[in-house]
Amino acid sequence: MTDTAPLPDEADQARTFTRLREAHASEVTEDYVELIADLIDSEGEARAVALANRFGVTPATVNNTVKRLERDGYVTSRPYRSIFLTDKGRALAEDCRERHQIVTQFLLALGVSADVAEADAEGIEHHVSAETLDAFRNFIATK
Amino acid sequence: MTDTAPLPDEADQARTFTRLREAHASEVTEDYVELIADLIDSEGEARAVALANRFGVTPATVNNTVKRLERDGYVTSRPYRSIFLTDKGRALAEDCRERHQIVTQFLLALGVSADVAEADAEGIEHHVSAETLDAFRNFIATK
DNA sequence: ACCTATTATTAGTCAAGACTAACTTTGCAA
DNA sequence: TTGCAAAGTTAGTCTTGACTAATAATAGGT
Repeated sequence: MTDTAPLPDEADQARTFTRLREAHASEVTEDYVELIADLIDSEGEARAVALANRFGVTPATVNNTVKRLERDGYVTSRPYRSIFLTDKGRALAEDCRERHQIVTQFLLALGVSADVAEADAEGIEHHVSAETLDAFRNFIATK
Repeated sequence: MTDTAPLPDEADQARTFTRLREAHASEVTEDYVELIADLIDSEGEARAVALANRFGVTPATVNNTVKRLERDGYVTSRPYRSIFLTDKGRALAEDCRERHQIVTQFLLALGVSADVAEADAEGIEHHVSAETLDAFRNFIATK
């Protein structure tokens, strides 16, 4: 047995980092569905070349990732055609968009400049728990 | 020429995501030097098994990562011995520790519970720019 | 001193996410 | 209508970060 003493918060910490690794795995997915939704709204469709330009990666990388997204049920696509969100993908995109907006508005409310708020939100949004997001919402509201 | 119109903020966005990917690449490095520093302070030395337990990964993974850290000049190690920070590693650990503390204190000041503040800080700390960190510091101070 | 448990290492595998280079398809303009 | 540039795809490679399984070293207890 190992329930004697030496790993009380060790296990907690391990859980934190495991969660963190899982969060990272879904970051790319979230960034993609979020951008695909934005492109559909603003351009009418999401083309691989636009994703590649926005993310700063090659079309080949976009292709790989879109295949994974398709495998995981977030998007549909046909060769040489544009990319569509499934219901699951659209739902995720909506969640992400909301979180993204709250984080951005929060940083702005805190006095961070617009460019930096946008850039930092992109990184922070994936690591904000429900509780922290509520705290952000609250701060924006009572400000 | 491509300086006519359609990619004004497309390029900005690409830069944001490129920076983000680079940030991610250094996250593991930062987490390791931070924890190694903590272990040296609290236990007197940093053993692979402790890192494995805290991160929730196998010893084999720690070994791989420590080799990379050694290759990149952050730590030194000898087979079957504990791990030491180089000056470069120690300097990075100091920076990370400060950032980590500020983020944690900020979340606490915002009313987030201790556990969640700790967990979220672990994810957020790697994505906070100097400007945002200042805003956090400021908030803590004037609170 | 030696055995055994803990710790560390090595070898081999896998998925994600990136790349280049070569190829194919599409669709628009002349 | 065809021909070429833009867009998309495929194949092959690399690094990181994870794993398991097998092996090796160390160190503590008797």
